Amino acid sequence: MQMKQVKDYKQAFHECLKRMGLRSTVQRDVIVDEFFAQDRHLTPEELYRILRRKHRRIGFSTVYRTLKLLTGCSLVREVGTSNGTTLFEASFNHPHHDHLICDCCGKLIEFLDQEIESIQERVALKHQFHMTGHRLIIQGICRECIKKGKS
Amino acid sequence: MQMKQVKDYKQAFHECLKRMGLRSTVQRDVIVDEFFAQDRHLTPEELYRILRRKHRRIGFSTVYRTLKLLTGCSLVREVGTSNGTTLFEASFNHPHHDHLICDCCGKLIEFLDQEIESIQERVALKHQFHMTGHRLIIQGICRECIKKGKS
DNA sequence: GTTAATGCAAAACTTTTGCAAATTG
DNA sequence: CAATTTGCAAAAGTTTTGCATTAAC
Repeated sequence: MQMKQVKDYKQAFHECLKRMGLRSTVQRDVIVDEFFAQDRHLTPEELYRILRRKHRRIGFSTVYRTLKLLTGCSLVREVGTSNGTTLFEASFNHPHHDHLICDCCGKLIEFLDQEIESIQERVALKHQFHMTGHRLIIQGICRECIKKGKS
Repeated sequence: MQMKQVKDYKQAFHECLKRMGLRSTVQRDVIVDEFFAQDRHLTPEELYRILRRKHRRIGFSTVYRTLKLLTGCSLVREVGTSNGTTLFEASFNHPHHDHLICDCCGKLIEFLDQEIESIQERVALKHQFHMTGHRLIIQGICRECIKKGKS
């Protein structure tokens, strides 16, 4: 099962590169592998630090450039910004969802509410908008932080 | 009517400053006035450029510091980020709402859907989250851009 | 062998901060 | 007059870019 999944995102990436007339490189493979292995929200900086531990010769710019590529291939999406840096998450085999974010500890919880989804389409329709996507973030304090009385 | 409104946000600002033990200054007044006169979404840089045209002696840092203050006083809120810079909008006498944003021309349309609002509270409750706010942005192509075929 | 991609360092951004001078209450 | 706020310049961040070198097709 694990292998199937691994094969899939990589295959999709290589196909996308080929379609765009771009080349597959060692660095691009290493980056996409590490990103999908982590299986969580990452900033470019976190990803870079993880990569450096395992593969000495990787540049920050390559990480940025590859994340942009992956976004273009719809394998990765920008979730939002946290403390001025962009947060990315895998979107391949990871269907759309929204987020609860804890103002206190920064924890991110994913959720999907079908009603919200369909109301959004209705709103877009009403304004004669061709909806291409959306982003919903609910801010608040999570259960653990409430318990700890951290406000 | 116009005068009433003008008096209100300024009064609220001064009261908030006093409450926090902070001082009213010429610069803070100029900035809040200009922000509310514009009555639209602004980046710190746009606001600064507008201010500079009218009042030569204003520093960029003061604009940033005052925007932060105004946010703390709930007179202004952060709407999101556009091209790496923060977008602010007036929130005094400007109740909560969400946004449709055109990927093509950048136009921002405000909307409010009560159903979405209440479902969000339900979602927060389900995850035992104490919701303090939320942000919903629907991306897409607006009617005008569709017509112009700008895709 | 062409052409594209990399790593590095430097640049370009936005936002924050330290500090002497000015302004406020 | 004591304490806060300002403007400036410099720092601190993140992200992008220019360019010689390396790697892919």
